[in-house]
Amino acid sequence: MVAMARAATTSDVFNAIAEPQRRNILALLQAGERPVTDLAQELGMTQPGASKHLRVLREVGLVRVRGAGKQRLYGLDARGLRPVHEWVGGFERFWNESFDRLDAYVQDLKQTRQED
Amino acid sequence: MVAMARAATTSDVFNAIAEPQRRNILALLQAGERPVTDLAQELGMTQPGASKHLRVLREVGLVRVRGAGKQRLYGLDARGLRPVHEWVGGFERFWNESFDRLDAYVQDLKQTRQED
DNA sequence: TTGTCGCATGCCGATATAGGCATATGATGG
DNA sequence: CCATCATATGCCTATATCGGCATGCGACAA
Repeated sequence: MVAMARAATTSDVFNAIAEPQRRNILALLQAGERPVTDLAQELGMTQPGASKHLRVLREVGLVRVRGAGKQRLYGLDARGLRPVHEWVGGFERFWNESFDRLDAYVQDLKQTRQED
Repeated sequence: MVAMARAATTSDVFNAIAEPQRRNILALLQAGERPVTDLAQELGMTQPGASKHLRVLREVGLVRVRGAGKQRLYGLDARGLRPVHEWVGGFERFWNESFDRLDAYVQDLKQTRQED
């Protein structure tokens, strides 16, 4: 291995939720457990496609499976999202402050130009 | 275009923060503006490497640049993280509930085994 | 104008996906 | 044991990175 293209999505929740379809799956699962085919149809993707995304979600622990007769019901296990929420939350005070800083920045530009 | 490998990191904040190094950069910028070289050194990456990550962050709007003499100071613009925080926050009630569900799930397994 | 400093880009190699398809697996009901 | 339904995998193609290196470029000071 000489060069890595990207951290394996398989071991990183941030990467797992970087995929829109996977976020959609998680969102759907908020309503309760669902079989693969159901999810696939609802999200307009093929069954294999859904299975693959579900696998990624399972490997990072955001989803868990349970056999129910012939089907396999996928359920949400949101605990893994907590660290993400906390990391992003660490920036909370900045996205209010950012406005001000940007304003200050713009003011600075104007000022600078007038000084020319 | 017949098959896409992945959504362009360039237009998606979720993808932008899926990169550990980029998260580190954002974290460092919480302390204030910094020139590229500074960030690169502090994070143990090459200058070109830092520039590239900063470019991605700039393109999704998480970072902004300001010329300061010979240097270019990069500053945080966390506003783009708000949507992420909100999306993840939508699962907040689930990561408490998840415990219970998992418990129920485990109980179910035990029960099932004993029934054999 | 010229030499430097600080950054941004271009190019290359190795890889990790995302999807589509066909097919292997598993569990169930007869 | 067999046919069938529900899923999981394998394989292949087109891409999108990530990192390393060398190099282009713009701003500044002498």
